Amino acid sequence: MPPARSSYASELKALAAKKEAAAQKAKAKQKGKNPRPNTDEVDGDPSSKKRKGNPGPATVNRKMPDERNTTQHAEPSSSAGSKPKSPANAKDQPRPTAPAGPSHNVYGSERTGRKAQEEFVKETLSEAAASQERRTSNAFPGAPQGEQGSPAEQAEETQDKSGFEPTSDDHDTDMENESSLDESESDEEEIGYDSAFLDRLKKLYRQQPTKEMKEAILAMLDRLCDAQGDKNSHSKRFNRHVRKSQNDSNWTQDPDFVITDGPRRRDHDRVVLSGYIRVVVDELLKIKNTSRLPPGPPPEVAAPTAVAFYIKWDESQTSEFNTVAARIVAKRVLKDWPTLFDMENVFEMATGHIKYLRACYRRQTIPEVAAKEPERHFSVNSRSRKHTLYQHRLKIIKAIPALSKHGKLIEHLGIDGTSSDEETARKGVYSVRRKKQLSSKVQHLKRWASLDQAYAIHFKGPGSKGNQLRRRVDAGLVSKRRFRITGLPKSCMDPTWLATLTDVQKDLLEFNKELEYDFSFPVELLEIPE
DNA sequence: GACAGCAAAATTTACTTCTG
DNA sequence: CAGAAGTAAATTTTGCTGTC
Repeated sequence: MPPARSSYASELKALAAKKEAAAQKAKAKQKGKNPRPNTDEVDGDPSSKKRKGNPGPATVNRKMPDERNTTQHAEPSSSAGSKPKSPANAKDQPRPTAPAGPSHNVYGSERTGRKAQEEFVKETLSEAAASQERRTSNAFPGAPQGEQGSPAEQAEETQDKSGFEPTSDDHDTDMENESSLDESESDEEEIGYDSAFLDRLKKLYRQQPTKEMKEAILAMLDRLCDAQGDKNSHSKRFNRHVRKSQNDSNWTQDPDFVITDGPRRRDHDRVVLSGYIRVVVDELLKIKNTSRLPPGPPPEVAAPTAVAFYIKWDESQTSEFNTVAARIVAKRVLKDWPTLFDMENVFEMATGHIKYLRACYRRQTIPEVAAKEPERHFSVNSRSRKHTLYQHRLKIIKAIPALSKHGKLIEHLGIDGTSSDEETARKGVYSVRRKKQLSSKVQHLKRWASLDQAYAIHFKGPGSKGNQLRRRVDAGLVSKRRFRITGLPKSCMDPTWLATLTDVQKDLLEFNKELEYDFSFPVELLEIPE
């Protein structure tokens, strides 16, 4: 499917039906232009790339608000009208091969069928869950049967040749009506909890199909309501993500722990708002994309105005000049959308965006700043590897009930407790930077004999698609980063390191003294299936 | 201002499925 | 059956926002 065009514009259109112009503009802007250097000139040939006519140079795209989360799963909306449902087979096929008792698939060992079985069980349960929920009229999957689909579609049909326009517009308008918006939103919210709960349900299902299962579903709904309520109540601090639970140095090792951590979506309204701020700034500055920012104001300009709009790149975003600029932007946003936002937020966010643009400008024009880029890339890459590693661990724990008891610890350790790595001389091999503060048992649990291993076996075994896992080796590297995770069980800490701490230092780390951590790990999980 | 985090696009890889 | 085409996952890259 088409990488979405600037749909924040269309989102806004949806929110109030004026402002054609801006939407148009945003659309127009999306077309074509400057591809990334390497992609294109190097090899004329790689037309071979299957990525269907990807319109898009990444550089231009601005991210858009809603959108399906993570990656693919194109199926729901796009397929709606136009093409013969391709998705069908992907989902349906596996069925025949897979009798699939709930547990079977996970331990599954099965070559190709494994994933499919897992899918199947998940779906089955989710269907069960759905049927108990009120969402009878679920517009999403079945979509087509609704009324409006066709007329709009036909109307659009005419410009079909332009490729993706119709479908995604369709999609947008779809979003327009309240109910479907809600729907999709809760869908998104659900994802994280969803799979955790479904996995939990899978387990309960085996033990006691009816009663507890129902309770779990209620809990899930509660949770969603809470999330919803929260969101409405504090309109200001929308989206703070507290990764570490503050005052729980007294946790216990729950054998049925349910993982809830994971990326949190940003507040939808804010995302839309910031999208519009970008539109306005780009328009005022008359720029096409941020990789070619215009110079600052000529000396005689005392302050920016809406017609002669500038940002002083060499001044902080809070300088007088740039404050005026932010104010102009904010006023414009409020003029266009008087009812949706308030000055305080908009101004703050406009300032934030100016701050960001300043950073871009400096990178583009100041050699010393540009020179730091490789270092920055190095660290963001490393960081993102940490994230995927952490995700892997959460995923395997979610997938296998017997590992639930380690969920809390892993979640508690969080991203910061995930050791980073560094590419070695050999390409594709990374050496781990161990955290000296953690007991070797923890390292062991996480890596060599356990979670990562289980992940490799159960998700990346023979027949698995996708890139293979990178190889991580222990070359004796030790992390130098400050250790700031509090509330860990003493039994998880490295004794020799502990011995070096003063009492006050120990106080600061608020160890969980009670818990004698049980590191046991079901060895069956490490047997290579088959 | 530095750095963490989220999100999407692009790239790479290894598989499956379709097609000639 | 080979090879093209499609698909999924891991990773990198880019663009932005948020927090300390």
